[in-house]
Amino acid sequence: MTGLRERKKQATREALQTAALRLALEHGPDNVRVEDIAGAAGVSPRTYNNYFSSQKQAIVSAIAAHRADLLAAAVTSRPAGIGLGEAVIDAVVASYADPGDHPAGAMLMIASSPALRACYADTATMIEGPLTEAVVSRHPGVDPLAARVLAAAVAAAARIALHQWLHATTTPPTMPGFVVPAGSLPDLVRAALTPLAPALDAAVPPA
Amino acid sequence: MTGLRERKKQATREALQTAALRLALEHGPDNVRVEDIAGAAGVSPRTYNNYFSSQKQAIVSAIAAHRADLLAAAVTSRPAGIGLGEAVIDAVVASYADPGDHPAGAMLMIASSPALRACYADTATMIEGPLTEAVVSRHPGVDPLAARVLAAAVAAAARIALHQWLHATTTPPTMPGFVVPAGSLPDLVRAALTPLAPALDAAVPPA
DNA sequence: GCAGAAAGATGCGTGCACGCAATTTTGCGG
DNA sequence: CCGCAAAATTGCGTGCACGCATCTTTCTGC
Repeated sequence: MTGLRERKKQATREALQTAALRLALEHGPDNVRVEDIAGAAGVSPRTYNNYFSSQKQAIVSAIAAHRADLLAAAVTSRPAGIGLGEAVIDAVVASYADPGDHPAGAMLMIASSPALRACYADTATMIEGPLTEAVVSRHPGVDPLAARVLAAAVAAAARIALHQWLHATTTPPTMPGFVVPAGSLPDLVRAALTPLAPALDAAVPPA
Repeated sequence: MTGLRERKKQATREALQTAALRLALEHGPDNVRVEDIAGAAGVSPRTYNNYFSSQKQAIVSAIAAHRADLLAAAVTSRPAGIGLGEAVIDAVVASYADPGDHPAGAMLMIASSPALRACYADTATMIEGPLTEAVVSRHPGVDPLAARVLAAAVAAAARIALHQWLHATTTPPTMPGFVVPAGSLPDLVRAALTPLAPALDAAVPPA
């Protein structure tokens, strides 16, 4: 049974997220104070920081929410036949391929603000814990430390892909056709994760 | 020629580092304000944040300084004959094996304060840039994105090792002999990096 | 239902991070 | 030696993050 308590908490969280995103889009990300977001969500400013530990976090969280959960589920639901590398990479790519139902211009705003870019790139590390559990759940034999390290490596690679992509969308005209190989985020994520495949495949005991 | 300017800047930085470390050891890390550190270093509080972007950073920086440079040099100086995995892992392990000349109790203090722990663990990511350059310098053929990803993966693994080690030194008595395999930091770093070796070795073109 | 416990929300106070503009210091020709 | 431009330092003001004490809401056993 989902108590009133938890439902209300979730409602407040979502109210803060949507309010933060809306206000940031309306007035620009740097012209919104925590006080404004809290007010729009009908809550005290102090309460905001009970939900989010930074001012930008509510904004990016509105976009990146649930990615970690989806990813973990995706990893465990891959057939056990394929290698860990393929399973993990496909799952991560899939999680970033889902566009979500965000207001148009949200990603553009994130890409335009350096502070938001950094904060959004950091959401990639949120997959670390769930991914670790998903890996050990899929392959109970692997060393727990190895699972943690590989999950962290995957998260780091995703972060780099995100960073690169955000940088590319804001800085298109630098030496046309020089260092920008892929424009689509899923493709970029796959490219960033591919170098890690050998390590992922080698981690599972050679059954 | 090293101008007066840069030497003075470096002197101020070191003064802030040593002052921060000394005051933290004397009064406890949470009883030292930026104002105190700046005062002890003979500089205005505002100037502190021109050198360090957080209050804890001067403290951990006093311990972790130059590790990135040493590491990069160590990677490039490995014989080209051995694989990239071995070269990188040995270099990272070596960089963490050097104890440095810090006041006794400094590491213990860092391990004891959660905030300092987190900040110190984050110093592991400082190797990312230099390590990327070191890798492409050693193997000009590798894809730059792959080099960045692998460097980030190594940094993430080192961060986990650091985290684990700091956690172990403060929480010794949890089920004796259960999940704590290695006590020495270099050993732990090596154990954390080993799962990445296949990826590192696979990255260099099979000459 | 109800009393007590548990969890959440709020107000307050402190210290921090940092943009900005004014000021001082340093480096470099002339 | 001097003035000037670049760079560093400083003070100030704003908003943020968060510990703590308090009050309110929700849950649980009876």
